Amino acid sequence: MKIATWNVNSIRARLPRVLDWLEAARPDVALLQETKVADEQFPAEPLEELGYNLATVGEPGRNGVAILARSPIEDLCRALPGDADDQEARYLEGVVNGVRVASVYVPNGTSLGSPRFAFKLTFLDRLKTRAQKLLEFEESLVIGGDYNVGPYPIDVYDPAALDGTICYHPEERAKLRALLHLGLYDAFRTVEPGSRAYSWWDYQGRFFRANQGLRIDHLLLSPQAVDRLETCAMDAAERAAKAPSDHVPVWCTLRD
DNA sequence: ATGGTGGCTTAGCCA
Repeated sequence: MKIATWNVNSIRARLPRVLDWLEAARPDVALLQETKVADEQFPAEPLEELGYNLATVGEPGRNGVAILARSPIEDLCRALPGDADDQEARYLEGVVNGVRVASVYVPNGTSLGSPRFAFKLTFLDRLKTRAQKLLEFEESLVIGGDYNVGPYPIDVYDPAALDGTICYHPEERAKLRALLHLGLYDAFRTVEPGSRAYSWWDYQGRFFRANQGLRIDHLLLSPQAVDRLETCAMDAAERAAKAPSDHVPVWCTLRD
């Protein structure tokens, strides 16, 4: 079973890239973020024609998450619990072929000390509470998404220079590690303990040309899913495509 | 030298 996560930065702007990639990569499940579209505007038809079932949580013009799956998507949870005031479309959970999956778009945080940064830290706390509950089921669980945090020095292009900046601030790194301390496993780091690989590069051209990126898109697995983990990789070639997202797909395969 | 990229809500804002 192949499960991918990809921040597409607008499903409408990225539709040709997404369709090409789905046809080539053929994931069983694709967890998308930043679809940037209301549910009734989501371009469902071309995706359904490729054989995917869809679940979406969107809003006009920003945020937005989706699950695409070849099998039916059951037991949906359409918001991250813990904050009744949070109406942003950043969390969608379902069960596909007995595997519980979630598509998560963690807030970027905008700038240190801002209300948006506080929202990011609180969101990560809420995600920890949700993950703790899901781990109690003792089943295969994959929480994939754009976490907007590089967890360790190896995950960013210049850890000394970036230390304390957005997506690599000690407070947010600690929040992401708190998820790992629950007993979730970072699929990429489990398979590739020493590899330097990035999932995001700033749109400004010099960053990708110099391979100055961050590994901020993650697949976090329960022990039952890690037991089935075969491979995990990034499709970095997507970043070199014409009109790319600033993120690339990250995918893993689980044994049946 | 304060730019530089992209998407959306088409004018700044967010990323």
